[in-house]
Amino acid sequence: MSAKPRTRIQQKNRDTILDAALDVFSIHGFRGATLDQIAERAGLSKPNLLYYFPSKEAMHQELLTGLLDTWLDPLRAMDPQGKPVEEMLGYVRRKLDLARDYPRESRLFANEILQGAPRMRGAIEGDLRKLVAEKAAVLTRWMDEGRIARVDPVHLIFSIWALTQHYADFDVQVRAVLGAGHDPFAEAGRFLETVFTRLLQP
Amino acid sequence: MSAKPRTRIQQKNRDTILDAALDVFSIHGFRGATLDQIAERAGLSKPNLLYYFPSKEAMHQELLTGLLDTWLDPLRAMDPQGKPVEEMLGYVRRKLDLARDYPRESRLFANEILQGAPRMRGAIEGDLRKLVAEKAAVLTRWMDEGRIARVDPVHLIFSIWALTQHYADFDVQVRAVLGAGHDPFAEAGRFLETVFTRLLQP
DNA sequence: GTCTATACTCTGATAGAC
DNA sequence: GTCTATCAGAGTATAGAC
Repeated sequence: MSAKPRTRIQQKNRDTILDAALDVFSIHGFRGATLDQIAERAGLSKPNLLYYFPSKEAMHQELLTGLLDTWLDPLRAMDPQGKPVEEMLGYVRRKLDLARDYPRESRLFANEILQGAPRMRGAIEGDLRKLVAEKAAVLTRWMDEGRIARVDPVHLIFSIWALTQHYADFDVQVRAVLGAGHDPFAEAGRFLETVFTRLLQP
Repeated sequence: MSAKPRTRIQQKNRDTILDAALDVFSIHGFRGATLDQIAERAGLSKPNLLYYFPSKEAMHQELLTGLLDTWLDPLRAMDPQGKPVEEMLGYVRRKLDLARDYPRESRLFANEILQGAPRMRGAIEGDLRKLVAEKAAVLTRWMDEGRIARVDPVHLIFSIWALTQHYADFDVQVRAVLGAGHDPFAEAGRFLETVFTRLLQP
């Protein structure tokens, strides 16, 4: 769905630029980021950036496009026909893996929401809300059938987001508190499995 | 501990400026915020801002100073002599109240950490880490005594931070997903009480 | 396609009148 | 104490040579 790539070199440069832009936007947010920083990380001149993208805004938009989809894939993958506790633990696992493997994307998203979601409001009130309602209905059914413990299903989903994204977004704090010799994501995996197993056991 | 206030008017203007600065910094982060925005919200001219504070940096610093202390007070208040489950639920309650009553401060903090904590690293590696270690020891003792369920004590504290701050930092998303007619913090209070009661019950 | 040079705007900060 | 005027530098974006 992205703009027409022509040559292989063009595509490569676009990717290089987007990667550098993700570095900078994810740390400083849209307003705090500068083209100079992005150009430096990409190893290209500033005008050259603007040969590939019409504006700073366009780079940011391209990064946001599709981000929400990627972010929601783990939730989409939750199978209404599966075993409830397993499905939930699987969702937590996939969401944590995403936070571990794509921390910059997680922070880009966090920045966008912190700023009031000026560029994602529509998607959040639309796709996101709809998917959550759909999965919350599945959770409610499982609770009615006594297959998982009863608890507010929407806030249950919020809690998974909060607990997994925390390890990406607050990585600096997590590592500072843990100190050296720790693997935050490995420990988080074990901890969250315990939490949700105890919480959901009927 | 803040700079010498002289007249009552001076103190009032300083407070007005800091309040406006908190509005802007908490949304856009340090780099993304501008003095123009702060001046407009404060109803003062830009040079007048700089009569009260030597620089933009100084305003930001003043807001950060003491923020960590406020943020950690609920954890400090956890009593090693109290009843374990009650103490933990009390901590969650106080932390959630803080997120509800001071969402801008929560977002200011989130922005700072997201950006790699360039202005708070020392405090995080010092005071914060020390306090967490101290309280984790208390939690470990309670687990050894069989008074709360065994779980990684540091990640347990992380989980309280993540779950409470989420409602302030991702407020826009939470409200968009819940839709109208909800009180996110009231619902969160009930949900988190359930979560931590089930998790910690020995 | 990529660069140098540059136009033009925004931003933090200062000078100086009142 | 507060304002208008203004500066210097940074910022996004464009023009035009190669």
